[in-house]
Amino acid sequence: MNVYRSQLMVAIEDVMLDIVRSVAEGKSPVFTLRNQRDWKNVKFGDRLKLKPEGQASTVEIKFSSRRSRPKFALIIHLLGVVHRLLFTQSTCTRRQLYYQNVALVRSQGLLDAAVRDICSLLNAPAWELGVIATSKGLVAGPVSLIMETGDVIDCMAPGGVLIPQDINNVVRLESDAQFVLLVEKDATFQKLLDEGVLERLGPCILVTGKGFPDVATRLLVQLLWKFLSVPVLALVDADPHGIEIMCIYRFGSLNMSHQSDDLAVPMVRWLGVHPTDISWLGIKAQPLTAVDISKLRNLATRPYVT
DNA sequence: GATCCACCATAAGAGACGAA
DNA sequence: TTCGTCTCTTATGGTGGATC
Repeated sequence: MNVYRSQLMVAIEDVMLDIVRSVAEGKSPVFTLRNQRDWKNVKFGDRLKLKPEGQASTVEIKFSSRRSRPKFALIIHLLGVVHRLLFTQSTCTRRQLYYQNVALVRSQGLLDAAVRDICSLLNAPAWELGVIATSKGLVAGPVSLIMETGDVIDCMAPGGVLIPQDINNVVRLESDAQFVLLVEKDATFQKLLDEGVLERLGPCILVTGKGFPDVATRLLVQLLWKFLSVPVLALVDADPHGIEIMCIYRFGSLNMSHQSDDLAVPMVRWLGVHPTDISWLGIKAQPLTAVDISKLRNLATRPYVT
């Protein structure tokens, strides 16, 4: 069995033993985790990174608290599931975990949060625990993904190829692409393909996360950047959400700040559309809504802006 | 064919609630 | 009573199946 996998299993067993000890000593068990909802807990070098233990403020999930008890129970349940996944060397999607015990999990959002907590607790990314997210991103262009199993995924199919859920099992990439183009929306992605952008702009790879990119899409973008050493350009709307999506590709997100090393690509360059391009190109712009302005104010306080 | 709804990701803000 | 945490809601992007 993989050494890392067996170490994770031992780590889970240690967590469980700590809980048993607490109960035996008459204490109420508690999980103490770094708070991943607080921007003060991330530092910014070239990407967002969760501060190490001791420097970051923490949250406590106490069994004694009526409010956090369901979350405590969910984490215990998931630790058991993850232990089984590691032992059987299998994987499970977040959605499958949700449907396995809807009564306990209650909502997809709560499950996602509990998985994040377990990753923080074990200091390991979710995919190493066998927990994967259903992929939604697409990739198109002259690139072949060689998987651990020996399977080869050719991404030249019309309309692009769904990014595999087990993208962490890619062992090698083969491509002669000169750059990678990240596209915010699926509609734009399809339009660019229809207009023959792959031939007109030379060998290049198009990737879309269909809005906010999921984990598999961000992992693939980092793989392309690392293996091919080519420029990565972002084509997003000139609105707060477009800018935020570009920032997630480039700097990572607050929620996943503990995994930024695997997910962020600091070399992503903002191709446009820039707000200044709107007047230059004579495009009729939509006025910002109250929500847009609120989002802009929020973006302005982020570490990578300040 | 158009519309509705359930589903699947990502994110953050507001307000409710518990602990001290 | 205050402060911090947690849950719910809503925003973005989409797909696919059922119904009219």
